[in-house]
Amino acid sequence: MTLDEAWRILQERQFKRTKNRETILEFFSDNDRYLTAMEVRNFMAADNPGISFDTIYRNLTTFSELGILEETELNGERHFRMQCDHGVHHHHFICTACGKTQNIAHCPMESVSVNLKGYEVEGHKFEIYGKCPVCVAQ
Amino acid sequence: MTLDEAWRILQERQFKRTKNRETILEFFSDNDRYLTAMEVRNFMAADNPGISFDTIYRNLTTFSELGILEETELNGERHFRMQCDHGVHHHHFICTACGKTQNIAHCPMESVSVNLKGYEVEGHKFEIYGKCPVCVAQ
DNA sequence: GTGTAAATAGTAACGATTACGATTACTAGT
DNA sequence: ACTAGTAATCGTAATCGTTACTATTTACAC
Repeated sequence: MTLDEAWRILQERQFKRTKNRETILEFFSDNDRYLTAMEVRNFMAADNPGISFDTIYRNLTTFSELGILEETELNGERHFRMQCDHGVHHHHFICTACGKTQNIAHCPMESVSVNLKGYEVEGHKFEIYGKCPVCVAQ
Repeated sequence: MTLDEAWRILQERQFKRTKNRETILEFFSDNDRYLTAMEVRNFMAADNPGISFDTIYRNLTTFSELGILEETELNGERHFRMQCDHGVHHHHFICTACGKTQNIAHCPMESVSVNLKGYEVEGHKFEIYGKCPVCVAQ
């Protein structure tokens, strides 16, 4: 997901172009990994010390709902990253040290033929956790 | 995991047999599904209104570390259930309505040969969410 | 029974997230 | 460019789940 694509989506849905949204999207665009609301806040506080958590969470949630960001939960904390692969279904290896991800093409749902008759599947989660090569070396 | 097995593990590690622990383990033994700390509290409050969250979380964490309970995180909330399959590696379908689970024998890690060279894998999570047959019918 | 360490109650603190009323800023229409 | 109307924001407080603390009680070995 590029900045231009993100803004196009926002414009289509009549969201306004604000300084805060520009800052947030730039931050995600420049950091290709999972980030927390606190990391976003710290970045934004540089030129806007009074930034409100309300603003941050509201926008992160909006972006996530629009498919601009993708979201996961690590250690009870929401993490966000720029949507990758243009929405094509995929899974992630996630580095527990730096938040960087590596795409996993294989989706286990294809292999789950098992006894789920009568069950109504709503979603699934497959994530691998560990250290990326850069963090292993440190 | 039966109550007897749980108590054997606790005794081996010199944990004391207290009324609170008995109540907690009975509750999990009688409810074959994922439960929250709040559900445990509500159950215990029946005959012990002054039960402390400290006590509940401390014991749930202990039981989880000893492999008596297994644990997952749903919607930012810790959920616990009695260890099933005697610790053999498996995954779960989890009913988002009642917390009941269905074992999934297939582990996707076996199929992930892909580009994870140089990566240090620490763990993984594979869960399927939806409604179980009982909850579908309602 | 008694001593000792573990376990608990009661309550306060904590971090992440959400909610709120008052104010400000964006944008469409003139 | 000006203005109106609505969206977005600020500042702050409330909420939720969880953890931490100290004084007291309890389980269990002797």
